[in-house]
Amino acid sequence: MASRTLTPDMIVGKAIALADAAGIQKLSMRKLAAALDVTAMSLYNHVKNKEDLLDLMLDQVVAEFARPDVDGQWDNMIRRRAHSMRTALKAHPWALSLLTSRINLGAAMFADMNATTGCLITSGFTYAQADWAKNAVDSFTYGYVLQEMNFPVEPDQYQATARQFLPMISKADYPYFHGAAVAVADGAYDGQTDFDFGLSMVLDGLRKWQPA
Amino acid sequence: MASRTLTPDMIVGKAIALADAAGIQKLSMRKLAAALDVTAMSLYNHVKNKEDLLDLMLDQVVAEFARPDVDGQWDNMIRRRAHSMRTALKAHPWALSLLTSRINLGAAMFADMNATTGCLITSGFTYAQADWAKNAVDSFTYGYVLQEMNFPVEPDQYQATARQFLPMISKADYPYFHGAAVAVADGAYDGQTDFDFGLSMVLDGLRKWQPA
DNA sequence: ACCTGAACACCGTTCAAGT
DNA sequence: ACCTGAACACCGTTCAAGT
Repeated sequence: MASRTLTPDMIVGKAIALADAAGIQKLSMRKLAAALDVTAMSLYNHVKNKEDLLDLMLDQVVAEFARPDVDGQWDNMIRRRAHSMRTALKAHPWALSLLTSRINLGAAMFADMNATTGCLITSGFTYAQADWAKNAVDSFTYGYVLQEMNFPVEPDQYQATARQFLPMISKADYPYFHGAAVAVADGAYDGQTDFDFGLSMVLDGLRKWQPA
Repeated sequence: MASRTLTPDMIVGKAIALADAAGIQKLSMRKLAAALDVTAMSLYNHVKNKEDLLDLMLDQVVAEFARPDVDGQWDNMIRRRAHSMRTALKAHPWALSLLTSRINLGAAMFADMNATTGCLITSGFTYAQADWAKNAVDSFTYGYVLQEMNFPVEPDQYQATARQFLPMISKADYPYFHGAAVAVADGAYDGQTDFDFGLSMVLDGLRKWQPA
């Protein structure tokens, strides 16, 4: 009954839309097919299996990472890439756990790896240093987003959440945890600023190795 | 037919053992029950549902984190905790993605949060600074382990993996990615050393804020 | 109080059959 | 070449029934 023929792009695009809207757990081959006005089995003509589909979805997210210019100022390039990674990973909350659990061999991942490494190499880092530098920045970025996503998206909701959980934290048993929750409830914590501060710290550390 | 009565601890313990051995995807209520010589439904007398079970499993992993002494030297304590986190998360490879996707309210998480915050507070950090410092260290640690787990566990297998993937990376299209893979294949990268280097970088950054 | 069998509403994937 | 219906081997969870 499909008026147009299915393509992998259509399938991956719809899968991303569904996962963004309802979460990756709600994404089944059957529901995805139904959303495309097709039966589950016809998907297998365009995609090897669900694992393959997840790989394609993930690479689409990696394509949203801002690719460093190989000849650009390395710290600006790495900072711009890190901020765009945070944006992309928050726009597709399911993507980070895919990154956890599979080795991505997609075209976007290859291009990102090449551009990021290249930018560091042309700035005077050795391959070992570039490998380690990318690892440190990615570690911080992934881990920051990982934690950030356990809390409400909007900063103004951070406070409300802290206030909500406050009664569950015994002041007698956990005085410092309680104090921390009070601090968050009072608005001492601003997610946006902190990401760039932590990132700057890592970049400062890397700069010690950069020869020129 | 169960000779001993089931307890939540038995269920959680067996669930962790199964997940460690075969991966979290293979863990079903039915298989877990079978491993305990019981039917799936009897588990629900001791555990609310699978979500509840996952929460209990996760808190057990958090219990393996080395709790800072509130009166200890903050940087040594944070470093010791970070290394133990890495060890625990690698011992239970399924745990990190649970940490991604749920707010943990278990007893171990409360104790860890209280001890870590307390250690920083008694060292002169403000609540806001302590919150941010814990966030930065956790971000780096989670993210580092996240990436590390996509590769073979033993450092000597890093090289073999790089050699294996090398033919798939076009030298013409991705010169820097290719070069990086060659560097790894040549053994320029040592995971163990790098974790502590990156961690030291974050701790150095935090030290600027520490008053005394 | 705890365990169970049967049932319900789902999964991913195969296969032979259609066009 | 692409789509499909039926089937297979699974899921998590409810419920009424047993002890």
